[in-house]
Amino acid sequence: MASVFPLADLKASVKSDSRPDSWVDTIIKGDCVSALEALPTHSVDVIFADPPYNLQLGGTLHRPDQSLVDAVDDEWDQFASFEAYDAFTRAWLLACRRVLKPTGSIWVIGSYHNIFRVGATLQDLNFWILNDIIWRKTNPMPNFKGRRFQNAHETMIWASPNAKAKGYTFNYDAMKAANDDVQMRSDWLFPICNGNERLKGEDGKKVHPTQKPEALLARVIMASTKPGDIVLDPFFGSGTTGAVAKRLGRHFVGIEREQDYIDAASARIAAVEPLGKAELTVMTGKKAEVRVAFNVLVESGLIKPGQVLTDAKRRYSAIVRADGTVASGGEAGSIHRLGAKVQGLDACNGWTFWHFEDGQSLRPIDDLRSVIRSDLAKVE
Amino acid sequence: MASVFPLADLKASVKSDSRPDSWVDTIIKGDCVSALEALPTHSVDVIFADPPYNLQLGGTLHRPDQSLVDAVDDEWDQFASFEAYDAFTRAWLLACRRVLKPTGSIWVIGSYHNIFRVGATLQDLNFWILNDIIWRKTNPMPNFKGRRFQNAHETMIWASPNAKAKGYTFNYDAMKAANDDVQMRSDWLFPICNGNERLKGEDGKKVHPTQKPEALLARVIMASTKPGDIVLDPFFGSGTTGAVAKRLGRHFVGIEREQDYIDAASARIAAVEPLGKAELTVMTGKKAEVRVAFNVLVESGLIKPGQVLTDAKRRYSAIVRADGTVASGGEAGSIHRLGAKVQGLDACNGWTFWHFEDGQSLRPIDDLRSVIRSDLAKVE
DNA sequence: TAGGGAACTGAATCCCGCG
DNA sequence: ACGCGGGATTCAGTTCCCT
Repeated sequence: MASVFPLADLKASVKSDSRPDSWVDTIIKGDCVSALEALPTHSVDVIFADPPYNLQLGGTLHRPDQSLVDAVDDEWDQFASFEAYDAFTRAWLLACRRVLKPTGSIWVIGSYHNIFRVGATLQDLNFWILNDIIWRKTNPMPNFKGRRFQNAHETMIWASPNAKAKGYTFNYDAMKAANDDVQMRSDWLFPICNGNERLKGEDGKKVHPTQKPEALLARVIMASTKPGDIVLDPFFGSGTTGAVAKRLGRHFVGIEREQDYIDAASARIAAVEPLGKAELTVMTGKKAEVRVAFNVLVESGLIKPGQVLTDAKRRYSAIVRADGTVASGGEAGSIHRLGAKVQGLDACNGWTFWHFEDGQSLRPIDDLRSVIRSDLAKVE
Repeated sequence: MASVFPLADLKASVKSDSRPDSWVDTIIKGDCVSALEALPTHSVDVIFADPPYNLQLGGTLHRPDQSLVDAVDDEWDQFASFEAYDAFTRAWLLACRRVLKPTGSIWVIGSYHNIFRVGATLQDLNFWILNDIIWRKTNPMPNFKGRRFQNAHETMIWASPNAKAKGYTFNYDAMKAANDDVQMRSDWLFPICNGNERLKGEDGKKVHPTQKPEALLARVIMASTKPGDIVLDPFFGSGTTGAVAKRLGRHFVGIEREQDYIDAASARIAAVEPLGKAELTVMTGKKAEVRVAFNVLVESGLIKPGQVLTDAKRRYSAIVRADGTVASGGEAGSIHRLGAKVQGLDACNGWTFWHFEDGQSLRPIDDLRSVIRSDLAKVE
């Protein structure tokens, strides 16, 4: 399992047909497009691709504590222009489609830096988009300079090889069963890959800068493959696709240029123990913590801008503003900060401190949060 | 408010300059690109666009089952359709950028059918993507055939007009305060527009097929505009952008071709009551506060020349000089430069780094800046 | 050993006014 | 337009060190 296959040997093997499927459960060392071109036509069931994102980072970035953010500045993520990136994308997508069975499907993951170009290229090449899937990160890196929204998700595109392809695998019932018996949605919640799962070298540093979480791959593979299927990853990296495929009783093929990544992935996959048949029932992702911010109440109309809130004994009052903050006297801030400030305290739970008029009685705004939460219980 | 402006009249008005800004708070009746071309250059602060996504692709998007069409023709047909859609997208985006102030920003909403093409075109035209924002729907339509994941989100792209544009508005502190004092993320949760909010004709049928929820527009406008700003919507439809802009104390401009939509939007907007100034005050952070230089503290006697400052752990110390600089060892400079230098860092916020003795405890000199600021507030 | 606190980290397109 | 310099800016963890 997970032997390395030099590209030259692969070519000879496939050509001579002496060792059919000798490339299955191996990592092919070589350039992505060249390796794909050496594989047989219509030979894999699903492709998962995590191509370079073309991040186009400027200078360095420091956290507020002045520590340096370890950016993805690897050589393999450098492209001269969008045109160059598009040409690269076209080439590997076309090579992928030849290798993909007509009944197969392809997943590509990216961020706003590249995913729009990937999606448009998929459409230009007559791939048929089935879904775009949002990976919501439970613990994304913050925006340190406060100039944008926290970039808290990545996007996956799931597509069949052409507009008429109908035979792709989608384990609808398994997905539904895993999701408390309601349809699996297009937004998925998972933590980023860290802790024990994150591969580290002897120096203690991460082996690969963009290792994906196994839970994400597990859902992809459980949703769109059958046991025994072959999953190809043309940008194998640290081998998450291979490790999860093996664990879930699927075959894999990896393509990777860099020996360091191949070594790490081989060892990783060798250590994987496949699950038994009984255990191959679908596993669920992490359930969301139901977090409701105060401005959701304002945006949803349960609380109106201009409305007056008071504490339970009407000693303090505040006016609600349209941006979801509250103001009292000259002071303003979140419900928590202002609650603390008017009382002269360091901290305050605004949800239980502030009340609203409901007929003749006062009720804590936390009651309204409960209303929202029960609406959201189905979603999160 | 919300009067209708025929395109011919608009052209005459803008040209003659007889009624400056006569187009503000109106709905311009006409084709999107023609109307945009009639508006003055650099005249609006933010654009929110909800373009059609099936305009040129209706056949292929709505009839995926047609399997009798010749494959080659089918491929060509789709390529041609995407090209037409791309040309349309280029045209209105270019027209939008001319109208947009260099300090403005643009939002475009779409689904996987069109958003990849919109995103790639934005990048091709040198717009600079700030975030992609996911609108997660609490109540999306189910997938009826069980062949895909439930399509439970739409995607918005937020971009500045070019890569170097820096002056766009982002009310970071308001968003954070409204979100229980943590950064607002790129995934937003809102219900789809229905119930009372959904505009319905006399026949009880919905006026517009894709009416967006006001809560979504409210967050867009609160995040990226200031009170009094002009928000342009080139695909005005049922006028959600106009209604929310008016309610939030912003101006709007709508462009719409169909009289039925214009009528519905006009009536809708006329019924909107704008919020008062207090409710519209936006939470701001330190960046918006009056600048106080360190030597003001020295001049006012709160800090005395010769006084010793240290960091919080008394690892470094510096002596205050009469000119408002500080010195340590052979080095001297501003509180920031010296703070950076003694720590061997590139940058340092001297206000929070340096502390002074206050009885037995150490307090940051930023506390003294607050004293100055509150004194100044009384004078203003 | 258990617990508390400091340090470290993650696919990042991350400042702005003034001269 | 460009350079300078003041000074603003982080969330959810995991790991390591010290008591």
